[in-house]
Amino acid sequence: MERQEHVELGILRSAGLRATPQRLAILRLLLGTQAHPSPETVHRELSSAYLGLSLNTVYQTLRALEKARVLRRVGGEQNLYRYDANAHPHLHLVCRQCGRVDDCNGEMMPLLDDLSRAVSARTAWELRDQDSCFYGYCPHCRESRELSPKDKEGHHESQPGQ
Amino acid sequence: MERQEHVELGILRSAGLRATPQRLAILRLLLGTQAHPSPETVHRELSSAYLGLSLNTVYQTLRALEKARVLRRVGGEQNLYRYDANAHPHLHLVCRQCGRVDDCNGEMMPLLDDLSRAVSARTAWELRDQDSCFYGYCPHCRESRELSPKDKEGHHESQPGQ
DNA sequence: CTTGATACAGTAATAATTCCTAAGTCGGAT
DNA sequence: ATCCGACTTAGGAATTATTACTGTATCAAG
Repeated sequence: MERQEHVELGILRSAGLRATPQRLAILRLLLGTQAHPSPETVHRELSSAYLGLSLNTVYQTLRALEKARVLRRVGGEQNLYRYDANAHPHLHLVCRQCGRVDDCNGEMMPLLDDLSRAVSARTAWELRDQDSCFYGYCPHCRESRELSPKDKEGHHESQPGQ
Repeated sequence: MERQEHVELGILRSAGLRATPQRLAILRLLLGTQAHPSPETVHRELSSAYLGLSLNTVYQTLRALEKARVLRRVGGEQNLYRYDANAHPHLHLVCRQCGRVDDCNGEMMPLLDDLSRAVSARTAWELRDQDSCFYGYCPHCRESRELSPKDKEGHHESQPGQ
């Protein structure tokens, strides 16, 4: 775990950022989760361990890490930021009902690369990054919807949990 | 132009929505632009023609049309809604500098379909929609950046000046 | 034309994010 | 090991985008 610490520290250092306990903790949380937490969630999760961690600090840190290309912002439910420490490009599956965001990697990546290359080749844009989201219903919500098809669309509920 | 009116009217009718002047105007604006206006922009553009058009009405109308699947919400700059009347799935190119959002259609679509099918086949998710965004710099901003490379992101030299 | 339902405008409220500033902390130089 | 300057943090206030509420106006079916 000493060794583990060094991972985050090295990331911060090579990003030209100071290594503070808050930043190490935030970075470790992001590196260690498959979920895509919002700033609010990060704050909630860490404020027990780091009493008095300011939500503002979370925002600033996430922004700094995003600018340093350590984290990426994902366009989940659109008026809530979601963060992702997975550096290489990948797809996101966003559940319309519970707000869950899954990564989708592996066999799909070559297809995504093809797409990216095709766009680069055919437009005058300088591409830097991507965020491909597929919206729908996660396995769990899908099932619950099939049992009680009360409403077909237009649900705006947000996440009950991560 | 009479004929044109009927297009929007028919869309509203078949969506089960009342045809009001405000809605017709909003819908016409969206159908007639390649840009991806925000609610604020829609309001600004129309409030000269429709004195007193309420921003609130714009929001309500856009939401209603989105629910009826006439419009789609695009994850542009992430804390601002952007709307798009292009019904079939397509890519979006989002400029990091000026916020411009372009559609990218045509030859790329088969690749996008492949991707979508691959995801459907390999996950238990029920996909409904997608919003694939590629972030970068539009031709114009790209040029201005090459002339004055004030900030070079992507290198660990970032001056945390803010 | 009447009438019931729905949309509108305006105001207030909410939620997420950013700004501001004093106090605190990091880390290179002494 | 200590100090100092620069960067960070915390906390609250301010800002921005969006939604809720409410009385009035308007639509469209009969």
